[in-house]
Amino acid sequence: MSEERRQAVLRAIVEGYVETHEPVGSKALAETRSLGVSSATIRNDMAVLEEQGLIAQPHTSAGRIPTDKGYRSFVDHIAALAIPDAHKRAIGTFLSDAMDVNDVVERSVRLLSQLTRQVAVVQYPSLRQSAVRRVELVRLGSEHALVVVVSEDARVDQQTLPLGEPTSDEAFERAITEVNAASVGLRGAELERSLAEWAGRPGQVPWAGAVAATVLTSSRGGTVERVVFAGTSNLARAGAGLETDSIGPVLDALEEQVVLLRLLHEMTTSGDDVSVRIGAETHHEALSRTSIVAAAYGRDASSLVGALGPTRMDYPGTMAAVRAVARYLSKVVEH
Amino acid sequence: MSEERRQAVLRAIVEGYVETHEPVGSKALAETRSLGVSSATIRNDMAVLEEQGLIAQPHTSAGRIPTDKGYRSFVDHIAALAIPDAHKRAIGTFLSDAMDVNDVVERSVRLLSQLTRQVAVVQYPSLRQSAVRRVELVRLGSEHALVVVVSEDARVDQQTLPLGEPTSDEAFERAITEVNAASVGLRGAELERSLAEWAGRPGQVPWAGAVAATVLTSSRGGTVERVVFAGTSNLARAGAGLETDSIGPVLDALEEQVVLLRLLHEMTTSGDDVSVRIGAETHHEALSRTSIVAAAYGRDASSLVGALGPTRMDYPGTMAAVRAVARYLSKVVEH
DNA sequence: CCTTGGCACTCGGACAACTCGAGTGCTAAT
DNA sequence: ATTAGCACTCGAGTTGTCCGAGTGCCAAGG
Repeated sequence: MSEERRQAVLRAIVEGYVETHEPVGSKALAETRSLGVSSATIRNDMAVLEEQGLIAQPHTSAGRIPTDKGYRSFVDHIAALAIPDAHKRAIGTFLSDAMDVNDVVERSVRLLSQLTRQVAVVQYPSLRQSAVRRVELVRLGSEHALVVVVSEDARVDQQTLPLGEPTSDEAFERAITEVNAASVGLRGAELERSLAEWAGRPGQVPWAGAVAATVLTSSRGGTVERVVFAGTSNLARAGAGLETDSIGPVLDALEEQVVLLRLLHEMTTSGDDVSVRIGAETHHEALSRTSIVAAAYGRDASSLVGALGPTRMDYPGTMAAVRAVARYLSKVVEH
Repeated sequence: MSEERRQAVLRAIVEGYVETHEPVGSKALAETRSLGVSSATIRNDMAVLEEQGLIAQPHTSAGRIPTDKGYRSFVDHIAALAIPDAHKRAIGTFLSDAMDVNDVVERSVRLLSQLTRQVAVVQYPSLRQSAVRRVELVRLGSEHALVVVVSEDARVDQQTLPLGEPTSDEAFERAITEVNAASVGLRGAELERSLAEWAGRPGQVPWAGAVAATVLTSSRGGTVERVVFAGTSNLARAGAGLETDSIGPVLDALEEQVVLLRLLHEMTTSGDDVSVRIGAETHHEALSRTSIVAAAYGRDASSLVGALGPTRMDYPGTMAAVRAVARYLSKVVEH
């Protein structure tokens, strides 16, 4: 009754179920997997595993399938992740000739969805703070203006803001000149001080504070958090997908960026290691039949890549691919 | 044997089928729809309609369902489109307080997907040509540069380009000053001449031509064509959706922007009217079970909004909603 | 000539009965 | 602790039957 063998049995059940999508029985296990024991022994182990809540049987006279808890145990006991050479090469060639950040993210998410055959999710990297190169203000009608901030490391942020009250053309032009004088080439605390001084001048336009805030946010590393995904069709793929009626809610959750972002935020990872949420662990009704494998990348491991699929996914393979892409992204983002 | 009545029968079949998703029989038609004739007469008409290829029966002893050709005929005979007041109000309130173009497009696509309960598609508007306000160049590593163009009407375009050969900092800075001098405040032919003169100066940096081209394209109305969509979960909605195995390919087609763009391009519309592609008319395998309803909006009717759903969709309702949103967008885009 | 009521016929879907076999739990032997 | 054997369970698949919606055709009526 070695604890070790029971883990092996669990592993075999998970692997078998992922492969066939059908409950796996003791006999089949004893024959195909090379555990050196008979089906009866396996049955005994199964009884224990079931008592522990790691596996379950859908009907009385059917094989067993892993529970969420079972997958969790399986994942926690994975020793090493190996990524196929083909994948390794694919990552190199696919991502090497990307030009800008957009391009990198776009390619990554597509590649990852192909490698894992799941829905891939990539959060835009939060970039390091960098000096301001140019601030541009453009009138939008009489009540709004657009602020465009171009930073030294080639990020372009834009934001619309209300002017509050009509502003004369001269005041507007002067504001442009002044805010550039106050911010170009600066960053961090220095930039903050300079902008505060500018915005605080007597007789200053009323919206100067808002402009200053925008410039500062932009310099600090980008504004909005964005998430892109690809490979949604994998959800519907026959054989490997979910039940038909589950996929609608999942698509909704994906389109609802907020949900996705919150979920990713919750997945704090230790080191560069891969983090996994299984089924109900996502704390989200629509995703209760799906799992998410995610890994952090970039400076301070502040952004995330991930793959989302049915709980019955190929965890080792997915984890390996996600980790590989995350590592590659880290390299690229840090130039 | 009036031709007119046969159209009425076809209409009744389409409406009935859209409503119930089940083949409709002559008896049911005679009873529920108020055509003033008996089931036998309807059967005769049905025989003719079937001969014309407008309807078909899935099994020998089942009711009839419309063919693509039948839907086409139905759509071509729609007289007037009425939009519910509730929808009208929704459009007003939902879209009125949008701030910039992104926001408008984003809101539109969500709203349309809700109104139609289909997948909504919105192509970014191609804006009118406008004067350049500022050009900024930013180095990316030693081999690339980012060109940012801000135009008078608050559009921001960016594009990465290869430098070709190393450029000194002084040459780079001078290029920035000069290209701004050559383009700020100009547009159209004037801008083109001015940029050509700048790029053609003896001893000019080798990438000046590329920068000039980027600036010009941007001024002429934006660079890339982009399409956004929302409401993909409607594809999976039980009861109103497609068969399970069709939805994967459709999701793929949607993610493949190129496919979508080509399709939209093909849908040249006459006037501000709504254009419909039914089933195989999309000329696209993956979409052979879906229909697209689209309408042009914006200057020169150059951009498109649309809704995509199963061929068995509510055409009049969808067409009305799409047209209403297109009209509203036209108003907004033209300020 | 078109419409209508009537009628024989078809055929898919639903239901019930039945079989088959994979899978289980338990017990006794090694 | 492991294994072989055995009785038992129960879902899936099969067959057969029945029912009714729906059809096509024909003959009668306006």
